[in-house]
Order: sequence, then C-alpha cells, then structure tokens
Amino acid sequence: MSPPQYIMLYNQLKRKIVTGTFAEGELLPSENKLTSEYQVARSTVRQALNELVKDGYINKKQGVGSIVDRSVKSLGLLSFKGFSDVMGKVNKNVSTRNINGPTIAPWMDHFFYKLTKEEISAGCIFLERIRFVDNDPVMLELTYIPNFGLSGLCQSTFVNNSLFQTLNVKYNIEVNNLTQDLRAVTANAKVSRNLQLTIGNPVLHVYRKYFTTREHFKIYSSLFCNTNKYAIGSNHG
Amino acid sequence: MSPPQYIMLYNQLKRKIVTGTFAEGELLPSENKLTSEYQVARSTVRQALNELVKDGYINKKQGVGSIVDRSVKSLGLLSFKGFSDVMGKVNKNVSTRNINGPTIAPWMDHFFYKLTKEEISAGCIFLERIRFVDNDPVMLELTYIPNFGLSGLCQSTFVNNSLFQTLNVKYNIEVNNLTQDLRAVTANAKVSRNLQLTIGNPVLHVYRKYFTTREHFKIYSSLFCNTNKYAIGSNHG
DNA sequence: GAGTGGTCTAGACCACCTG
DNA sequence: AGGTGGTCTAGACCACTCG
Repeated sequence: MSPPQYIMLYNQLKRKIVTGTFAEGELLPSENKLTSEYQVARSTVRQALNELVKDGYINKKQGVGSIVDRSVKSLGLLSFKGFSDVMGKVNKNVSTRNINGPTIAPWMDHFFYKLTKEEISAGCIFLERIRFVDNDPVMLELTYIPNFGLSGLCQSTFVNNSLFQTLNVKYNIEVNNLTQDLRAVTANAKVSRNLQLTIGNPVLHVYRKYFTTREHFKIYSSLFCNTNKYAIGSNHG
Repeated sequence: MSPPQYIMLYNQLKRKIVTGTFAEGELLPSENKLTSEYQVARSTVRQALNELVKDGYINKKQGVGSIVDRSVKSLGLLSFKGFSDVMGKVNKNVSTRNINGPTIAPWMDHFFYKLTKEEISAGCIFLERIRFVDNDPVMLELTYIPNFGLSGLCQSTFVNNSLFQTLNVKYNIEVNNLTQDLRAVTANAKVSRNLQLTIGNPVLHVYRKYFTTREHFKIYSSLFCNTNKYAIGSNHG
C-alpha cells in the first residue's frame, strides 16, 4: 500500500520548501504547471496544496499563486484529549519518546498540587517523555500517577504509545477533565537540553491535574513547551 | 454575487446541526444522498462537509459516514468571560487602567490573524489596557475591533469599565466563543515597562480571536501576562 | 489579455465498515 | 454484499491580479 498521490506530492513539495529549493516568499509552480509536471489531475494537485496550507507551509492568493510562508502554526494542546489524539488530526509526524520510566519513585517533597493521604501512601509512578512534531522536540512532560494498583504499568508497553489509551484499555480508566496553571518561565539546563533550546530561553510551563472516571484517581503532569515554532492553541465555546 | 454552492450547503447543514435537526452522534445523509438531494456534484458536497469538519461540527469515518460531533466545547478561566470574572474568584482587588484609546487607528500591517476585506475596509478601533491585581500589573492587553458602526465607542465610557458589557448593553453584541494561541516570549521594552518587569523576562503571550452573536463580527486581542506571581488557570470539561 | 487560483461537473475505482 | 467515504480524472467556466 503506497500513500495516495496527493500525499506524495505534498511530501515532495514540503521537502523542497524545507530545504530551500522554494524559498520563503517565492511562488510555487502554478497548479497547471504541477499538473503537467507530475502527470496528475488538477484536483490532486489542489489536495496537496491544501494540505500545505493547512500545515502552514504556503498561502494561496487568487490571481497570484501559492506563496511559500512558513509561519508559526498552533496546536490544540490545551485539550485533555492527549497529545497523539490532538496531533493525529494535523497530519504531522508526531512521536513520543520515553526518556524515563514508567517506574516507581517517591513523590517530590513539595508537590505542585496538594496530595491526599491516600495518594501519598499509595506511592508514585513516574514517567518522563518528550513529544516531537516533525522531529522537533516541542514538549517535555513529567507525569506522576498515584499507584492505586497500577504497578503493572511499569512492565507494560503502551497501547499506541499512549498512556491514556493504555489506562483506558487495561484498567478501564478514562480521563474526563483537567485543570491547569500556565506560566512563562526560563528554560533551565534540563529543559533546554531536552527541547534543544538555550538556557534562559522562555518556555511555557503548565501544571496539570487530570480527573478520571475512577473516583479519587487523578493524574498529575508538569509540562514544558517550546513555543518558538508551534503556539499552543485552544478553543472555548 | 451569491456565495458559492458549497458554502450555502455548508450553512444549511450547519443550521440543521445547531438546531438539532441532525442530533449529536447521528449520521448526516451520505455524500451520495446529499448529491442527489441538493443537485450538486459530489465534490461540492465534499467541500461543504470538509468545512464542517474544519469547524468542528462533524467527524468523518470511512465506511461509516459523517457523524455530528460538536463536543469540544469547554468552559474555563482562560475563557471569554473577561478578566474581572476570572479574577473575581481569587478574592483580590482587581482593576483596569485604560492607557490608550478607544480610538480609531489603522490596522497593523501584518495582523496576527487573517482579516476579511470587510474588516479591513471598516477600519480599526484600538484600545490598550493594563490589568492590576492588588496594584500589581499582571496583564497588558491590546484590543482591535473592526469598526462596523461602532465609532460611538470612542466617546463613551464603559459600563462597569468593561468593554464586553458595553458592547452587550449598547449594541446587543455578545461574545460567545474564542480561539487563542499561547506562547512564552521575552518581554520587550514596552511590555516590561508596563508590567514592571526587566527586559528579557519571560512573559506569557496570547493572541485571541473572539466570536460574537453578530455574524462576521470578531474582536482581536494581543495579551502579555506577567506570570511570576499569578499563574493563568483554566478548566476543561 | 494572459495567467492564476476558485468553483463545479460527471464520471470512475478503491479501501473500509457493517450486517 | 452493499453502502460509505477516500482518491482521482479530464474537462469547464469564473473571479481575481497584474503588466
């Protein structure tokens, strides 16, 4: 199964944009040019170009052409749906790298949200991950899970590489709410190293508390986001 | 000049979704049904449906159909409710100082969201405010309003010192939605001066687009938040 | 006026899901 | 097996921009 033609054309054009063959501000070949050049129908070309628009590589102007414009795009990361779900829509290469855990570890001394006695005595499963978009590290995520009979997590591999999907499938736990606190901070050594930034660069820091369908079971995260290339987008209704 | 067919179809379907003719979780008529029902080509139907996907009214599933899904909505403190509502909870003295406008000004050359021709030709009402919590400046807010017959704003004083309440009372316009993009940036001279920070300190920057009950009328804001003392909180349901 | 992207048609075959 | 959305073709006319 090879990918559809419009995706292949999309990838070829994207590569030429990223590598500078088509420079910022330049015009792409016209749709008719691309049609004859790649021997596909015009609507196939238009599908490829529309993907490039969606992903923020070009703008189209009627009567002018398709202009290379790699502006900052935003991602809907403020939702609780989880990173993969959110990014799946955007047709980007999204990946997650586990750099630590899941492993049983002690709770931090001064935890960022107040823990209950039950949570403290249950102990903590700790997990450290980096999120990539098109091979750029955009988020460092430290996750803290009260160990209410979840030690099995430390041995298992994740469903779809997703913590939330794993909890759902293996333990029937679903996340249904979150609160979060956002701050702009400067990257420390660890954050800058993991997000390929310079120490002192501004990063978006988020504390999160996830609520789940299992009563009293909450998950905590501390996130650091590199927002240079991708802003954090959100919708409210 | 009537709008294109796919937009008209989009609007009709949207109305039926919003009014409940097509209920949450239901399937829309299939693309072939819509093709014969509205007497247009299938690609026209698909254009309309793709707009509905983009705007979050439906999800498509191959082999199944187009499923009505307007679920994403959430309330929260990052919401459109306005500064006073958000801060009201915290039991602090909150105040707002107008430092510029409201006044008629030209639109910025490269505006942070794409403006329509109508917005551009209507011109811009500009407004610059600082929000204080216990006499600490925590937010610098630059607001841009398309001047669709709102010149009166420049002379009036605000109801409760609130722009949104004024729009509501005087023009019957209500804000009912927003999208926003967040970034961590370093404070420039202007921001640091207004928020009593040092140049280069990290600040949270937010671009906002507010949607209102008046069609095609949107309000734009650019916010800078000093998060050293107060984090920005939000809830998602 | 020539060239661009925007809209639209009327077909076709495919991959996928469900009964 | 039958229906769904996904991909694709080969045309057509239109609105827009620019020299």
